[in-house]
Formats: sequence, C-alpha cells, structure tokens
Amino acid sequence: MTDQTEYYTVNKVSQLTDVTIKTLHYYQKIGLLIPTKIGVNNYRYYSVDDIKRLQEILIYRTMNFSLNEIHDILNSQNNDSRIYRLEKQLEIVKSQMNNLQEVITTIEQSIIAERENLHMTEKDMFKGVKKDDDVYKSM
Amino acid sequence: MTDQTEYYTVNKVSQLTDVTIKTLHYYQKIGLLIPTKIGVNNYRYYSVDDIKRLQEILIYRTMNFSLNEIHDILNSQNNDSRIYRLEKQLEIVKSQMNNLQEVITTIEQSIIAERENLHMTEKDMFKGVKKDDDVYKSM
DNA sequence: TAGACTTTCACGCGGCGTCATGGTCT
DNA sequence: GAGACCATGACGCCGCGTGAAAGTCT
Repeated sequence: MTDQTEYYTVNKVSQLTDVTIKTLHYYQKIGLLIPTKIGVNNYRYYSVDDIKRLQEILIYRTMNFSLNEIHDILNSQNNDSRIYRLEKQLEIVKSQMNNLQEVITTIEQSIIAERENLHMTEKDMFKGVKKDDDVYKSM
Repeated sequence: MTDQTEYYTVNKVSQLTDVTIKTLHYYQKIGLLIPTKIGVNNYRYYSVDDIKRLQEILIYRTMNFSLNEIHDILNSQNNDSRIYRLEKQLEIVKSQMNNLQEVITTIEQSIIAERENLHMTEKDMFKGVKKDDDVYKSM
C-alpha cells in the first residue's frame, strides 16, 4: 500500500556516490546509465538497480577502463550475471595490488640508489609505472 | 676522450619507458620535461637526469596527479630533493594500497550480499570507489 | 514568494592519438 | 637511393566542468 519502490534523484545519487550531477547527465547521454524512470518534468529517477549498476561502473572506472569498455562489459550477454562480474573484478583489483607492490619496490630501490649513489638500470626504474593497461584487461 | 655523456633519442626513451613519442612532444610543449640537449636538426636528446625526472613524472601520473600538479611539485624549491620526494611518494602509494584493500572488501561484501540476497547499505557499496583524490593529495 | 532543486544547451579544457607532410641520418 | 628515424602542425576524441537561462516543487 505504501510507496514500495524507492527512487533517487540526481542530487541523492550524487551525495551517495560522490559522482557529480553532470557526470550522471553524461552517463545517460552516452547510454551508460539510464535512469529507470523519467518524470513528465524530465526529472531523472534512479532505481536501486541503477545504483547497483553505477557501483559497478565506478569499480571499473577505478580500474581505468574506458566508459566504452565498461558499457560493453555491462551489456554483454555471455559474461553477464553480477556475481560473475564481481568475481572477475576481484581478480583484477588483486593484480592491481601486485602492480602497486611493484611500484613500492621501484621507489624503495630508487631511494637506496640515490642514497648510496648506485646505478639503477632503466628497466628497474620503470617497473610498475609503465603502461599497466593490458595487465588488467586480459579478461 | 670517448663520448662520456650518454643521450637518449625519443625512440630510445619511448622503448625504455613505454611513453609514446607524442607524449614526449607534449611534455616538452607544456614545459614538463625538456630534453637537456636539442640538436641543430631539432632532434631531442635526453640525459640520464631527464630520464630520472621522467620516472618521477610517471610515478605521480599513476597516482592520478595532473600534469600541472606534477610540474609544480617537481619545480618547487622547498620540498625538492629527489629523496624527499621519493619518500613522500612511498607514503602515497601505500595509502593507495589501503584504498585498494577497501575496494576488495567492497566487492567481496557485494558478492556475499548478492548470493544471500542481503541488503547492503549504499555507504558500504561505494567504499573505495568514491572520489579518492583528496586522499592522496594531502601533501 | 522565495529557495532549493531540476532541466537543456553551448563552450572549454586536459592529455594526448592520429593523420599528413617533409626533413635527417645520434 | 632506400629505410629507419626525426620534426612540426592541424584536427579529433574522451570525460567530463563551467556557466547560462529557464522550468519545477520526489
């Protein structure tokens, strides 16, 4: 009887997720996140499922996927199922952790080399900070 | 007597660091990385110090600093000293690791919530994937 | 009725990528 | 003289930010 379905306005979503309203507009424009409901006044109303989708978008974004890539992933028919994707994401983030660990090593070695005036190979100097892209995107 | 000072051409630098030649052009254009030597033919020749500077640029870039910010950091008179900066970088990368750990937790909780059909607060859903910026940039 | 919230344009910017064209040979 | 390498310049794209002008009130 009471209002079962909950909806979020742009402002609410923005507060919850720290995504700006302009970003929400943009995501709608490129077809990445379209609010379930649109009022007669053209107001955007986001459902809980929309919020879930946004969560995944942001996760992929922190992994440096392009919005186009994110769109493809979320709309693909085969490897859909939220759980499946979440598990994939877990793998990727973990490999990112490994990469960051490499960066730490690189910096630590650079400090030592600087202190003791040692030579460091260029190869070692750029471990972890080189094009990391394809590392994660081996889906 | 023999050629003591070593220089790298754009191609060499590009191979070493995975930075494209166009990026090197751009970094010179905005005054971020200016090759020590420029030939009469306008060829760019990068010194070892240039390479070191590029290393730091890339480290900051993986931390999502803008090129402008990187420029300011590398050219500031007070907190200069490569060692000092490297130590700062270490701190920041470590806090990034903590952030990634949060993302992992978020994803893991999302998987559980999905499996057991539990409710998850929006707050928990977006831990780690919200605007991370200011986290690192408290220099 | 004032305030807070919403909308849709139009323009701008950062960080390069992508040709296209032409010179150089570290 | 062919191939690999270098240069400059103009344009384009992505992911939004920044007003501006105007309607709405989940």
